[in-house]
Amino acid sequence: MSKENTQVLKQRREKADLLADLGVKLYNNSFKPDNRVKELLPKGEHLAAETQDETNYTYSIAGRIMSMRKFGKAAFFHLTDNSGRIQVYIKKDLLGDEVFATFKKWDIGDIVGIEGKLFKTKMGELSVLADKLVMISKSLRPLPEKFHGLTDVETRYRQRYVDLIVTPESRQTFVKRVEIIRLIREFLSNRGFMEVETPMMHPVPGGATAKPFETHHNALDMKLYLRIAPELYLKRLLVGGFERVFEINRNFRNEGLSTRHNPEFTMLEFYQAYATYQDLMDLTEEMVSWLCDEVNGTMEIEYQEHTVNLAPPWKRMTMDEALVEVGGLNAEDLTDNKKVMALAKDKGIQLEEQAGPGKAKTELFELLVEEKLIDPTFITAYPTEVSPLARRNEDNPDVTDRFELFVTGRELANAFSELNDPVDQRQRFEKQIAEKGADEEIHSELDEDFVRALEYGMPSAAGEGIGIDRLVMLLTNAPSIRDVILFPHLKAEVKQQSKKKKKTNQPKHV
RNA sequence: GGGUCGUUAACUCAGUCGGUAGAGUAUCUGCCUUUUAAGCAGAGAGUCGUGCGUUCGAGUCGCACACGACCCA
Repeated sequence: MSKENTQVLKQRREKADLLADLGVKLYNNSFKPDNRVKELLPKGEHLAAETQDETNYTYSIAGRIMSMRKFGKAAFFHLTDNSGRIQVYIKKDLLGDEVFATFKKWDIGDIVGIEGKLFKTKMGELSVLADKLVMISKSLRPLPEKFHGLTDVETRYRQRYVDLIVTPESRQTFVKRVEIIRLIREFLSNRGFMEVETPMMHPVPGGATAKPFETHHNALDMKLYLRIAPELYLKRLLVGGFERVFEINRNFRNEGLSTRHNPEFTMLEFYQAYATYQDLMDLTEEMVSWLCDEVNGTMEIEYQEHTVNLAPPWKRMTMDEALVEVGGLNAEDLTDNKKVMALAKDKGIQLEEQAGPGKAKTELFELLVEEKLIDPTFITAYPTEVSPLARRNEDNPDVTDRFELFVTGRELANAFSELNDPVDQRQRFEKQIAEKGADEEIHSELDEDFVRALEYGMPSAAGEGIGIDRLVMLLTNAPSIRDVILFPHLKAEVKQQSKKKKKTNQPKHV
């Protein structure tokens, strides 16, 4: 692209060459900073403006030059490292003519090492008066403009490294993401859960209804699928006697992209033997509200146009109750299967031929209720028809002991008391396969080994999945999933071909 | 898949009625030893996303395509 040969880039390369000719190492790995910027800040806090640090201690720091104000025989620049930002003051009389001459070729964006002493400027800003300068890595590309920063979202996603350099909010989001995941591990391991790693490549994709990515193992000459969910493997571990397990890792779904969907996304799934979905509601409430408080210092947060209160207890209602209370439907109509089907048709919902009232209710719920659930709400009693892996309710076999958690109108978690009857499980799998419908891309094959595992006996248990990306979006007020994934998937970057290149691409035998 | 908006210098953006490209930052040169969106003086930098069309003439109008954002399914 033309962008690769601009004047600015040429000048930077020329300057780098010039520095090299002057004997400056452009990529130097011998400078080891003893200090981080954050440590320096309290050391000079007490200083008055225009005074030197009386200890006269020499600090050494390293980082990237983010701004520069050069004078004839002096200069100020701001240097940032992973911990913070501090001003550096350069004086020719301290450094000598030669060093100062090479410094003149330094640019915003260069990564440098500094040794010097603390002082405060006239304006009272804590700064380092440099007595040693080291080039650590010469930058050959200019950074985005200092005032507006990088606003083009496409560039922010495609070149996340630039975004991270110049957008502190973006850095902060990813720091929070890491912290959230660390806290989840802490929370679960404090409750006796064991973190495990199950296969990401499955011979039979299961645990969810979604289109999988396919791949091929050459040596074994077999088809494999990137997992759409870890569920069936984690349950095998319950069979094996690990009573509390969890996994935080990627799932892959070969479907559309949106502000809420990335083809690979991070899921927390956990399973607890001898627990029910009721227990998991308590646990979820406790965990998510605690996470929010730890990360944001409050349980009441802003998410886009909403204010959300995550302080427990959270609302709990059945799907039928929600359809009546929030969706405005008539309670009596919901007890009549024919009326439910008619209602769905009425609202313009198109159902597949084999779909029953359970599917119709779920669709009505998505249409009429979901987006109205702003504060956290557990919806329980999901129809058995749409819950192939959940345990039936003992009093009403049409519904399952399952909940989904909604916050800001979005699904955040899905959990249920697990089905552990191998006969019922086999029948439900078979029914699911028979009813799979027209969608060829949804893989449907009975996972025989999973049923075999259940036949050995799986303890009663409850399990849950929480979408980590969506949780991070909520807790960092991010409008798009791409804002919480470091390298989100985008279409391939278009390389604009020059006319010359196009010609060489012509077949040679013409 | 459908609709709306966007794509102009490295970055952030102007560009009137169709008449041949502008600003700020960044860069380069000169001056400048407490600046902080430093300042002053000067300079260079653009296949206007791609292609086709209309026109004497297209950044601007039309069509197609690409990429992105948002909304809808």
